[in-house]
Amino acid sequence: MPKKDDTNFFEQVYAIVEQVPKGRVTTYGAIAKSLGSGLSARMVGWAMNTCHGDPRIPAQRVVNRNGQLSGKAHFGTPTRMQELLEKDGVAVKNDTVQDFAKRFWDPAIELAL
DNA sequence: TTATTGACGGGTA
DNA sequence: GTACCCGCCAATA
Repeated sequence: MPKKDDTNFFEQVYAIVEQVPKGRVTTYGAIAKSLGSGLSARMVGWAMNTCHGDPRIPAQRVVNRNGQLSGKAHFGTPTRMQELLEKDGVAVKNDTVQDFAKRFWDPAIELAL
């Protein structure tokens, strides 16, 4: 039998990112922390990097702790990520999410409710 | 096999 | 606010 696996970790990340409500954003660290294993945010970034082929993943809603669109360069165009966020109702300026603290959506809390 | 890189985070100076 | 360092795990060369 083929090893399905697919790094269960990545699926965990995808599951959370898909659950991010529109108009909200989360951070790599928050996702890693919600996985609760002391995973490194880098792995979350790696998971997103492998997300190519899964257009269902709203990666634009995932930013770093700085609220910066760190992964915008991985979209089709360097402005694609900002466009998507603004379309979701998230104000973005200078590749940075405005009111990030208010837009912040913590899976470790929201999913726990 | 080892070394380097990577969509990061947190702490310290 | 800015700069620098360490940690963390996986993939690639």
